[in-house]
Amino acid sequence: MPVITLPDGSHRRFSQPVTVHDVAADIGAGLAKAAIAGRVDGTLVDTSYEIADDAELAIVTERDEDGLEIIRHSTAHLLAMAVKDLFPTAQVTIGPVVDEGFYYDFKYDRAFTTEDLERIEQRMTELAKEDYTVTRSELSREEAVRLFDEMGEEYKVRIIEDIPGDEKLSFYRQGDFIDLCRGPHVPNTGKLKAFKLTKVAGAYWRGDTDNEQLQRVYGTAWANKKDLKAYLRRLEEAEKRDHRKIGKKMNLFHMQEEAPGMVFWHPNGWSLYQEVEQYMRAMQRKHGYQEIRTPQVVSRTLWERSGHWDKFGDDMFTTESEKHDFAIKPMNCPCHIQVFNQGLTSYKDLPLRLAEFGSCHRNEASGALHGLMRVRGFTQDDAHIFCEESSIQSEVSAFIDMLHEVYADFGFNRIQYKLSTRPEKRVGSDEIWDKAEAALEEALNRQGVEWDLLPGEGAFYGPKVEFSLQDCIGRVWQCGTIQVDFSMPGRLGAQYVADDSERRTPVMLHRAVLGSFERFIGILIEEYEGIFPTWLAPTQVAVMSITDNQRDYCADVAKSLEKSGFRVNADLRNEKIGFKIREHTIDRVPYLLVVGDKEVENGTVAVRTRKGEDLGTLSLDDFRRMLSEDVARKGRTETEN
RNA sequence: GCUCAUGUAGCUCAGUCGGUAGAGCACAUCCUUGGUAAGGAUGAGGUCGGCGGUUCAAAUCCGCCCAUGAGCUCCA
Repeated sequence: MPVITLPDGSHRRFSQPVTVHDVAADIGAGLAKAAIAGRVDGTLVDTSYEIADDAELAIVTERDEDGLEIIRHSTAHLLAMAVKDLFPTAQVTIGPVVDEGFYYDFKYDRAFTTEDLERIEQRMTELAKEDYTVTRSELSREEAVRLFDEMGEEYKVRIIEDIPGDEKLSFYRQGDFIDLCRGPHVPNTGKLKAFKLTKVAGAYWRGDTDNEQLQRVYGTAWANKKDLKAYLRRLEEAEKRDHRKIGKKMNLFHMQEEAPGMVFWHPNGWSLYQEVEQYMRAMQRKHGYQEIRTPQVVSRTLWERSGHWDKFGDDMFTTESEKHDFAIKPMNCPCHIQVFNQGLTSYKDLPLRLAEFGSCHRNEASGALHGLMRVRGFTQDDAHIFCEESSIQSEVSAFIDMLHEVYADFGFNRIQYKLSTRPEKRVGSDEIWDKAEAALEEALNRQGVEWDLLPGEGAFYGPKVEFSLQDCIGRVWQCGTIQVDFSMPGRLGAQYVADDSERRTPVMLHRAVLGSFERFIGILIEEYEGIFPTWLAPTQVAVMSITDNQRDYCADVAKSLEKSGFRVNADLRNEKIGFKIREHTIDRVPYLLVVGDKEVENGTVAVRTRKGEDLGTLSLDDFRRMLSEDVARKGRTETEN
């Protein structure tokens, strides 16, 4: 006689065990039809799940987050069913749900082509329309192994063999297709209405490069066609913002095969880069950092002492001179310690904050390279803070303050915080880890921000906080980080004289706000879609003559603005004004000044924005004032244009 | 690094069955001096990513290499 408690607190009494579907039907026919699964006492189950005792039950529909996951999972099964149907010799392996979709890995003797993908998707649509009932069953291990052995599904057998203990194994059948799965699944394939296969790619069995390669088919699935369309639109939006495309169009930078993973910055891109660098330079000075510069090519012996040669060796570019091995630095910290080690440092000099726009090179795997986002040669806004243990918390707090200021200036207000704590393999006593983790935690809490804890994710040398920002289309980019290091200062002999005149090893904090300039600029390009706020725009003002009559006046206006520190382009070409406006609009120049005889006569400029707004005719000084204000605003507010 | 795909003019791309390449934009010259997103004419520009092979003949077919893209792996 189960009593079912629904999420609204109401009770329903039944005289015999009931399924989730029964309860849904008891509530209403519409709900019964919409039911995808149930949540019984917090556990997701199929609609066919039988409830014998009193329980809390929520009916899961496509409107639930969980419902959507189940739809995706079931769509992965539908994909496997279609593949087995079209390619009977393919073997199924695993098919999990991922962000916004799912994939299924198959073993097949050749790669799937895009044409195959279309056929598979077509078949999936047909199979979904057949509206097969999805039924759950349980088998013992032996039965299950025998079943898949007979079917020739070696991978499934291996999966079963790896499932620990003798828990019952559950299976889902739809038509002729049967798959090992924990579930739950939709009650029938007709529930799968909005899906699309997106790509094929190689993947390894169990994600291990030493294992055989499988064919991974990616797809996306949604509750309805409208959501699917919205998702595909979002993909298009992201593609439109692709920094590689915009970088080429706006002539910001290029890369070429003679220097894979390295950037050739063009004047426009370098202007943007410099604006960011000079901004960071001023910001760091304001926050008590001292800027330094250290060598790029450093002897192997230092990398051996720092431990990089062992741990990072494959990723370093090396070179040799007079029988001596050198490496191009992959990070700046060992060099910064060399600076620290010069002379004798007193506790009174701590915290010592050494900053460098450090040019680093790492020999990343060729397949990992991606535009500006993943390069082999890059520059970090790096700094190392040498301090006593007792300053960790205040230094981290001060760092987060600076980071907030910087991100706000770039227009990023949604930030995610992650604290990674001690991993199994680590250096330093538990006592010191306790203190450092507590200091980081306290610093985060004092900021009043919400943060996630990642236990065991810290580096071997210390805990860390990572800062990710969310861009305007919801993507998350990890940029900032602050890491406590108990190891390297000791390894490289850093010492200071404490107040009791004993020599001690300082704690070192590695920290970066932007991460790398290359990547951060890539993020900026995508965030703004190339429509940079005025302070960053490579060209801030275009002064355009209507006829040759205004040449001198235009040149004077441009010169005057340049003198005030703005980036100006005087366009005196023999072209129609409409043509010039079109070009500079496409080039995303924030302000377009049109100058004809009228303006020359009155000493004014006609101001138009790249958004097509007409700001009317202003005196040059009024315009200059407006421009200054816009630049000073940085990315903090939506600019007018 | 692995799998698959891609690589043709500065850019975006077309090029059928193997018969030594084409468009639009950009560029150059000339005409046009035009008031808020493309004025007109003419012209120049490519040993088709590289090397090798098959063939009378290769952008096209085959092999190797390089780079790029997607995914995998990696990201101390």
